[in-house]
Amino acid sequence: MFVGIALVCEEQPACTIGVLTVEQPSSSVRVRFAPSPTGQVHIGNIRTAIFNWLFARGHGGKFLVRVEDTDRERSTPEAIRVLFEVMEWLGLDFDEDPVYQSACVSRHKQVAEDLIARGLAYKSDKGASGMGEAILFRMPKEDVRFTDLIKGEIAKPGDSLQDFVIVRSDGTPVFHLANVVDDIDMGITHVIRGDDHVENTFRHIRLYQALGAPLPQFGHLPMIVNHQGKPYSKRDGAAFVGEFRDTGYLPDALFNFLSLLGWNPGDDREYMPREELVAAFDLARVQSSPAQMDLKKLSWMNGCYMADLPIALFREEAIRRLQAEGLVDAATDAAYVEAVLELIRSRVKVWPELIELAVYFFREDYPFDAKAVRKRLLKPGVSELLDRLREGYAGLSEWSESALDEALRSALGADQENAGTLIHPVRVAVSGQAGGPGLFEMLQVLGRDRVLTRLERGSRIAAGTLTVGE
RNA sequence: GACCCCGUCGUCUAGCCAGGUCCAGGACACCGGGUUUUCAUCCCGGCAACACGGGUUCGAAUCCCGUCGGGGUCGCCA
Repeated sequence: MFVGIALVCEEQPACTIGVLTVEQPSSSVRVRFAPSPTGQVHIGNIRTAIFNWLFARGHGGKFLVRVEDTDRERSTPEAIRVLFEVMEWLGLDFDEDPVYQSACVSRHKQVAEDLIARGLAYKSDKGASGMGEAILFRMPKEDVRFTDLIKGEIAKPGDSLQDFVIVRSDGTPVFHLANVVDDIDMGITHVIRGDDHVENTFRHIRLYQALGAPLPQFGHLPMIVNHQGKPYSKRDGAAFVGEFRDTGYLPDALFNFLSLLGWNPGDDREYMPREELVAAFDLARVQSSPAQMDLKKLSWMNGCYMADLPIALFREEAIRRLQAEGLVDAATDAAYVEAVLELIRSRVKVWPELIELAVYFFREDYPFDAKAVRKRLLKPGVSELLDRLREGYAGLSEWSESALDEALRSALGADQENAGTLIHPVRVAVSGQAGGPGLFEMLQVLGRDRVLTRLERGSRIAAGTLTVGE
């Protein structure tokens, strides 16, 4: 028996001819992300986009976008804008002009008419509400089987397959027809989509065959589900990409986290920069069972990216946020802001925390944590201790960490052992909080004027002559 | 109901295809300890799973069958 040998060239390197470098198409892979714009982009949808993107980039193929905007009600210009906005935010760049499905409607109808002409589809008004006839595809009654890139062999008995509508009685094409025709027209080689489409695939395969088009490879991604195993929805928490962005998550962190939902590199790596993900991504390692979102882990990962954020980027975004909050403006001393950011940088896990961590550096009416006040300030003797410390600090010749440290210990007098009895009240007095940066570096940055004022106020709070809200 | 898919720590998962090196490894979370004046970080330690039942085999998380459980789909959503 003779066996044909196919030479499959997955990656063709660029050929160098003299000084001329010729870019060769290194791969024929063409995948697409085909969302229907609804004004929000669901986390599961964007995860599908990410996997497609990773697959395309890893194979030197093309990542395309097709906007399935045939639902005129929901597909507003605004919804489409949001779609591209979140894609850009996540760095999901695409290779060719987006295709708008609404522009292909006449083509879809033409294809349906051709199918009727060839006896592969027919008109029927069964079940219609008197609006006219729909066009149904005549589903062959033989078994359908295909090898899913992720789930392996999948088959469905022919007798469980039924004819289905491809053009509604109002003349508009149905998803199945539009989707398949557009994929053919766009030359899609790998259809990578959600698990909720496996049933559709049996029908789509028949459509491809009826249209005489080569079958693409199919891969079905496991769903992202909630605690009950049901598809993750907005009722389960943040479900839209925009929410994560607005909450202050870093795009790279969300990207990394979502990549790991249903896929893993096969080793212990989890924190993986984009290039590493591209290099490691492999559809064969995608799970076939659904995955649950773990927001705690997302937060952890965000913290990793936050810690590795280049200092310049951190500064830029932090200042933008402080300004938006009215804590900083053009008149604020830049060196002071810089010093503050230096202190709190390692403590910011998610952007919104920045404000809470920084507020007392920039205004006197910062909030006081009631529990901390009760525990640290409202104790006998604290008021006097703070007064004594204030006197010491007022006369300090050098406002440095070491000098502040020394002065605090001498204010303690004989009670050197329990520096905490003064350190904690001071912290609450100057920051209103129970935790934060190291005390002395914090005092040093705050500066003498602020510290003295706040110690005085703290003393009054401790003495009960001043009450603070919150 | 029929059909399709899925089932390893609380969660994401490694291991399964090519059975032994797995009394099941990593991460997040949680608990305890250390570092820190505090919080966070960091370091160390701990808890915790092969859905169940048969079978094949000297040996099964890994192969086969069944059961149970979950999800999806079932002519005008995408």
